[in-house]
Amino acid sequence: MNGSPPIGSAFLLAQLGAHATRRFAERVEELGLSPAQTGLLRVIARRPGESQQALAAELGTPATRLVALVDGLERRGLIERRRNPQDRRLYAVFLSDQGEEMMRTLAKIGAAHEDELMAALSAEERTVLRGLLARIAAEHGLAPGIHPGYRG
Amino acid sequence: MNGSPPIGSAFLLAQLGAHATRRFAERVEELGLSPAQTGLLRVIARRPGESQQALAAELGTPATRLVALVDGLERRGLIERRRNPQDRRLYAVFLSDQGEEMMRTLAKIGAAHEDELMAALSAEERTVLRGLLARIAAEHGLAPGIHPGYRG
DNA sequence: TATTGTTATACTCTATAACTATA
DNA sequence: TATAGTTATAGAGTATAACAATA
Repeated sequence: MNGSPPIGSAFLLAQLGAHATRRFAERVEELGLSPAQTGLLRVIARRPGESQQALAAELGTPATRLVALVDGLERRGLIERRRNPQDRRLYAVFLSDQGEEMMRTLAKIGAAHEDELMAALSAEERTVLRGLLARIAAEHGLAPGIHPGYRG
Repeated sequence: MNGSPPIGSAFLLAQLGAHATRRFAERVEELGLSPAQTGLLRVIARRPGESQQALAAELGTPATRLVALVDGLERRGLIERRRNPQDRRLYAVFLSDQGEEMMRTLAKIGAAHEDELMAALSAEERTVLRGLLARIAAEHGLAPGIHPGYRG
């Protein structure tokens, strides 16, 4: 007999989520990127030319934190800040050619990451799991592709 | 047509894991506890009387961090340090009566947390999900009940 | 006067290393 | 000399608030 209570899905999600995050961080660190930077890169790729305020609002993060993230990506040559001539307070943020190339690399890394994490499951089981997780995420109002870690 | 790549299970796990962790932290904060403290409490309940070194090893955390966690639990009156008479360098750590009571409260909170998180799924679907997650966790060598967040 | 972006400051968390007491 | 536990210190990451430029 085992006196411990059964481990629930909530704990398993927290445990596996932390594990997945850590492994992903290790992978992108080899590219000199943090997970937060890769998430921002994805948002910029999806909606090029947005202001930093708009990006901060979309990620749900304070503007001050976004500045640091954009600084890092700009130093790496992955994005460009362009002044908006109509309203010179705003920057419009775009991916550079290097940034586009990095997005392709990140897609490959993401696929490898997914494969490694799901190694225990068959193709059918992976489909079932993805469906269940997506429904839970939707029910809790989690925006697709936006990690809650940006929120303070 | 949607040009974005489909969101994989790895990202969903990271996203939902962070969400689950945040919600749990909010719940236990009302008891004056951090998630890390509740995890330590569980380990102490399962194996009473261990030394702090043994506890640190089991959680995979530096001894220096464990001291702070134990200090907090002792200040709250939830655990007791007792000197080992045979080797007076060691402490043996036990739950107090208040600590036992807190474990019962935490069990209730955990059940409510699980219910809230899994609200979108039927009982059968929850069983399927838990089975898939447990297999993934086992395949990656994650110890049952030990959150990777203790590891630096 | 309001808004965009930035910088300055403080706070929290964690790890590394130095210290004490026992063995 | 080695080990259990503790304290001191420093570093990373983040948020709050003050600031400069533009509207």
